Amino acid sequence: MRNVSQSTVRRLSVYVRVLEDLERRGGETVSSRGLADRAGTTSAQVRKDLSYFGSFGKRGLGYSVPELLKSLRAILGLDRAWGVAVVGAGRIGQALARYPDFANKGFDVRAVFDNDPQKIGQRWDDLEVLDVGDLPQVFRERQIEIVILATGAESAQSVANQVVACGVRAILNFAPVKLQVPAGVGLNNVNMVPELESLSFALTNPQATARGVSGASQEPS
Amino acid sequence: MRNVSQSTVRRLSVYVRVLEDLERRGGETVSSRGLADRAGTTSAQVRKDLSYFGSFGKRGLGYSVPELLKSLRAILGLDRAWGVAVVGAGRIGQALARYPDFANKGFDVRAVFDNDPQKIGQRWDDLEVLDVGDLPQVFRERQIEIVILATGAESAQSVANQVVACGVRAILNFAPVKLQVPAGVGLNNVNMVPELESLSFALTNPQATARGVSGASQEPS
DNA sequence: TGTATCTTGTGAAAACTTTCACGTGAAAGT
DNA sequence: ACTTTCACGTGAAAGTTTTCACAAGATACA
Repeated sequence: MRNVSQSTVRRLSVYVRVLEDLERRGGETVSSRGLADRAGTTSAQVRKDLSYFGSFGKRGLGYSVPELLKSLRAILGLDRAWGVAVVGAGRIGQALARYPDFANKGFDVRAVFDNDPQKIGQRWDDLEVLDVGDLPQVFRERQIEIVILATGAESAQSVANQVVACGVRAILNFAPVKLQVPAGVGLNNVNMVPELESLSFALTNPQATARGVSGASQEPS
Repeated sequence: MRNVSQSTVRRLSVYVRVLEDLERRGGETVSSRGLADRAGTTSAQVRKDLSYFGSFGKRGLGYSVPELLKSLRAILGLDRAWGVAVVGAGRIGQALARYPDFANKGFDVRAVFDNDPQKIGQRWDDLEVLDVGDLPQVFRERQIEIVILATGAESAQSVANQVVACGVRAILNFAPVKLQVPAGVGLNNVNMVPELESLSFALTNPQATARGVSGASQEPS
């Protein structure tokens, strides 16, 4: 299972979403084409993506929705719960900590931290904002495996160092800085300003933009 | 200037950030290497990216920081202000509407909408939450060109249709759905669950993950 | 059993992106 | 003026991802 690209992994995520939807509707089987149309890609892409991990379909028939769903969940590690902590209790941190979809998908936000005495002690739903100084202890106690970093740009790198020192090997970074992390630590960045800037580019240069942008499935019938 | 890839555009964004930083520090010139190191890419990549848009450097010397900054801002359309509206006044909508970096970068959030009577009328800083029914009128009055969509999954597509009908040609979508928009409308998606899922994949399959993830510049000295 | 139809899984081709490597122009110092 | 050094811009090469196209397995039905 070597060499799976980020884009493939991201698409697997989408397939899971689509399959969940199909299952809810009572769908038994689905073809690569059916999956592709709903996921906004092509049937060949679906089959290629799946082929990195094995053979899941039946020729002539397609894929069993519940079986494929189970396999993909196992591949993505979604057949278990993950301990998540949010560091930074500003508006973004708060929105993320209380984002209902995370819990639904098995990402349990078990702690929120800040260094602002004004914020420490605030209660949100059943979460309390904790002092970032208590981070190592709380991480151990609550088995934190993934950190969502929502601090300002200034503190992001130092918080990252701290959480890596605590043994965390996956960071989702919302702070607008390029973090340096040791090899073996997974890092994903969500940058909102570049997203807007890429839209600004598209608006400014319509001729350079006819690609990748829109969301419709391009497969011919 | 045909055929500029999304990745190139995203990197231009980063270069702008780096150049702003250099300018603040009083840097006069910078080499492709200097830019690359700070942006987390390679010097060849920097030069190739810039070459799609023209020649900005002096051989043997590098790039003039203020000049390159000016050129890149013009290319990305950052030499002007954009009218932005946020639709969806939940926690995420609120965090985005009040995100200070947007205003700093020329993305003026001029309106926030919701359909919940409880929320309509709330004041945040100098923004008031407006009724989504007033959207067409307000869009015209306040010259909205970019929409940040932060509604639930259910309403996202119908809001998208509405804002497109109002003439908006750029949407930044935070709702967890694949939106369908007509060709010519720019659409960028920010999906937080897939980001976490890709980290979950990395934690679950360490052997398939040694790529793309970490942030250090790889250029040899 | 045979035929027709369906759709997977996968090598090969095409398309796209990144990296390499070098010709070239510009500056600086002797 | 000449030489040396520097670093850009850019074709060509290498690497990666997506698309194509088809052999082959599975089902259905006569």
